[in-house]
Amino acid sequence: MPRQVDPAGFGFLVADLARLIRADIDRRIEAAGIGVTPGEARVLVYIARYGKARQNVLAERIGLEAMTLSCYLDRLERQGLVQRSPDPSDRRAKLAELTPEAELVLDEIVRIGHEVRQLARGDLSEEEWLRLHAQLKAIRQHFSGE
Amino acid sequence: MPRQVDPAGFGFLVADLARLIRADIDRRIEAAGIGVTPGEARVLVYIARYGKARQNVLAERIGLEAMTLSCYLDRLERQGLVQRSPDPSDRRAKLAELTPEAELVLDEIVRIGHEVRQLARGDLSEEEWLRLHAQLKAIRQHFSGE
DNA sequence: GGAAATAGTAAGCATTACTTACTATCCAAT
DNA sequence: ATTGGATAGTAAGTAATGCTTACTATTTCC
Repeated sequence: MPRQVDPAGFGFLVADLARLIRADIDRRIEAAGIGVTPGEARVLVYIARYGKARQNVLAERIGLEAMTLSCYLDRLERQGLVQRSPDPSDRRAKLAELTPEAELVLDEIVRIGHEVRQLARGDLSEEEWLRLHAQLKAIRQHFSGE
Repeated sequence: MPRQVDPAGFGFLVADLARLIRADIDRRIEAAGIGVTPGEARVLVYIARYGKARQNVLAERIGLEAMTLSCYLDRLERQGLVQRSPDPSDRRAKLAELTPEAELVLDEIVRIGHEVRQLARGDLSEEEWLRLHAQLKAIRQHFSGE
């Protein structure tokens, strides 16, 4: 008894896309032989982009809870890709930064990012691609702005 | 030491979006008092859309592994929303279908889907919205078609 | 000086989804 | 007719992502 339901609803579509892209990234990371998950890669990218910072600031920027980030940093620190140091201006706080070893991994991540972007973009024109990007960012705002 | 890295890469953007939308859907489901997760809702929607079907067919349609679907169906069956019955034409196979109780839940899911769509869409025109949808579907193809 | 806020973490859990290995059954070729 | 390979479903285990709640150590503000 089919029914008036659309399984291609926007939420499902985005969720599907995210799952497929993550699987694809996973495969590429596997192939590249760098031992980080997509989530860890994201943290590395943010640190690389903004530089040494306090964990709470970093968590805010990435959009994660402090605790969630703490776990990621634990793993990245164990892998020798991130270093935590006490913040001299606040003994509660810690600063997170990349280690020199992270550079190689980051190079791979950037490369993979480009590949994925290329695959996603397909034959969209630069203009279409930028508009799509802007629209998705706007939508993200709708859901994160509360 | 900032670096030439874009933390708004397409993959991250989509992943973020998926996470935020799922959290939003979670909140709405919570508020609606129906006890299903977004993943379970997805399964219900697919069954509603295509009707009674074998599990392997259903898994294929949703894009899940047979085992993953099996777990979902276990939970949905326990909640009394789905019913499994032997396929008369193949004793290995089982057919999954919705129970009458699922109708109420499905109504809520459809309503939530509309709300989410509205929130996502914002002030995009019908034309822009349809184009965005089509572009995302095309991109999904790029990643699922392999 | 003391109350309230803040930074980080320990612990535990939920969701989503996978792989590998197994059983039961079906089908096709000998 | 039988047997060997494919197929349908599931048991069991694992992994990634991310959350909440509760705690400790500080800092800051009154």
